[in-house]
Amino acid sequence: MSTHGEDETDAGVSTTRKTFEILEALKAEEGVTITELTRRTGLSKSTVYRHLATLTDLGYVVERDGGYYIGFRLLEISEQARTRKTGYTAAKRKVFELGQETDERAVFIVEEEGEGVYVHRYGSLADTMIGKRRPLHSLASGKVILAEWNDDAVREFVAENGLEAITDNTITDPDVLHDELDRIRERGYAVNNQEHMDGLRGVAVPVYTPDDEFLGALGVFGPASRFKDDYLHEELPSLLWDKAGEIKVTLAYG
Amino acid sequence: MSTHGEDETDAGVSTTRKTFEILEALKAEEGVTITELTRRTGLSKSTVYRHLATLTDLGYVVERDGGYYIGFRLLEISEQARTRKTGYTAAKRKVFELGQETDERAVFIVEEEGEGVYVHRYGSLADTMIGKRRPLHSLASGKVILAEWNDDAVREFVAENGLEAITDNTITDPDVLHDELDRIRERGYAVNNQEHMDGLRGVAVPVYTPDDEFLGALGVFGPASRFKDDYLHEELPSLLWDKAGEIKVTLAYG
DNA sequence: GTCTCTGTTTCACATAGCGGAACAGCGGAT
DNA sequence: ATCCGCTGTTCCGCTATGTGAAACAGAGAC
Repeated sequence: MSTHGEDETDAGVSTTRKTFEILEALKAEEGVTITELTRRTGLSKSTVYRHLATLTDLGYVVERDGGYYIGFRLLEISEQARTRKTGYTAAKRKVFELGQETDERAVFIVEEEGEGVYVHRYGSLADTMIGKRRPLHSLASGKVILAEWNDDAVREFVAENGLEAITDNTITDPDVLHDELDRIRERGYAVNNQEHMDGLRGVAVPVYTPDDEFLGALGVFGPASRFKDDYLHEELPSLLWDKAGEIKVTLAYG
Repeated sequence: MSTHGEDETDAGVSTTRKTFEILEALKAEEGVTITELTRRTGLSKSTVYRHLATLTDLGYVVERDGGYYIGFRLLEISEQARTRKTGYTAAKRKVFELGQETDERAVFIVEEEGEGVYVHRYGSLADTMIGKRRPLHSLASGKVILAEWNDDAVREFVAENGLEAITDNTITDPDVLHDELDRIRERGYAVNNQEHMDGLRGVAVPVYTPDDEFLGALGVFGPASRFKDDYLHEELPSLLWDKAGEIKVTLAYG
């Protein structure tokens, strides 16, 4: 708790908090019963009942044969975030092409609230579920994002979030991170050498709009055994640059 | 109100309703200010303020330079619905392949609460935004879904929702619909001849799991000028059957 | 400098959400 | 058949909680 350094009280609407507590519990396990939800949330049975009645009435939750499920109506809302910028939509297609052409896993990542969010992906690693959030310093795409920031912003990021060691290879020293970001700015691509998961390597490049606004990072990753140096530092970066360039072109001319 | 034939009172949690009223208003237009949201929702300024404070605290809404936006954290929840069945994920890839190979717009549609929901799509028609809902009887994919139901279920559907005329070609006669569904069951594919939008034709086929559970409908659509009879009734159905079959195979063997 | 927009906070009030407990409905076990 | 244990549903009294109006603050615009 106190590690966050936040002085935010839990102000606001506590009823709304309960609603989302229930939704998050449903996200964790669907098709579950009311009494099961009371167990997981610690709320009283009548409260859960009343909230679920509201949510199903609004269509955000669906009941089917005694179990409750997240409804597709939430998808409609969240899709707004995903299509906020046309560049995000353009990136979607490029992620797919990348996945198909390389036969590796591909992602498009965007920053929100100091974390990396998977916005598009190709390949079925449960870990890269869309909407999932990861610490920026442990991902190739995340380092690309950090490399876009100035020193002060990076310093602030480190101060707020720290540099947690996800694996033995994760960068935990601010100075090392600083040098790494410099290298990324110079090269134009970032590499991840098992800093997020053992045995996993990746590459990522920044994506810009035609007027050079930064959009997010386009990345490819896979097993270290296959991601040898020439593949990682030659072939993939140039392919990624091509795709990032195509996004820019798409945005410029329909 | 009374047209729904529902006797549902607005029971439940009205505070939660307010929260989602605000979220829906944000979906409609992002980057908007608090006072603007009070205008749109009709709620008091302090209420909107308090709700937004809660939502930003929880991360479902994000504030950036004076404007409020839907946060990606909602995406994480709603993605649960989208990946509920592995078949949905398999369909995602096939939709993309369909779009690339035909150079037409492609969709994967699922039924929820008597409506067709776009779960995956290829192509950038604003009308087919993911999560958007359409009446089943006006879509090729929707008719594929209706064709899976028995006569009683279809009758009930008609009684509850009616058969609204979206265009001049929309099927509005229950008997005509009945015959149409029979034809679809027989042929194994459905055709949409400008029943949802003038100038737009489409084809769709059902998708099943290896143990013949119905998952949803895979469809392709485009301008009537290009969707001539042989293309619509020969080429596309066989391509769609192939893709639907590949989904089944994917589910059966990794 | 004032004026006019914002966002933020305060406050008194009634309402709306709360949890406990009672009721109903179902299925399995005996 | 009967009981028992488990659900979901409803009722109810209480108080916490969300509410709107109004006051306050802060930032531009002019």
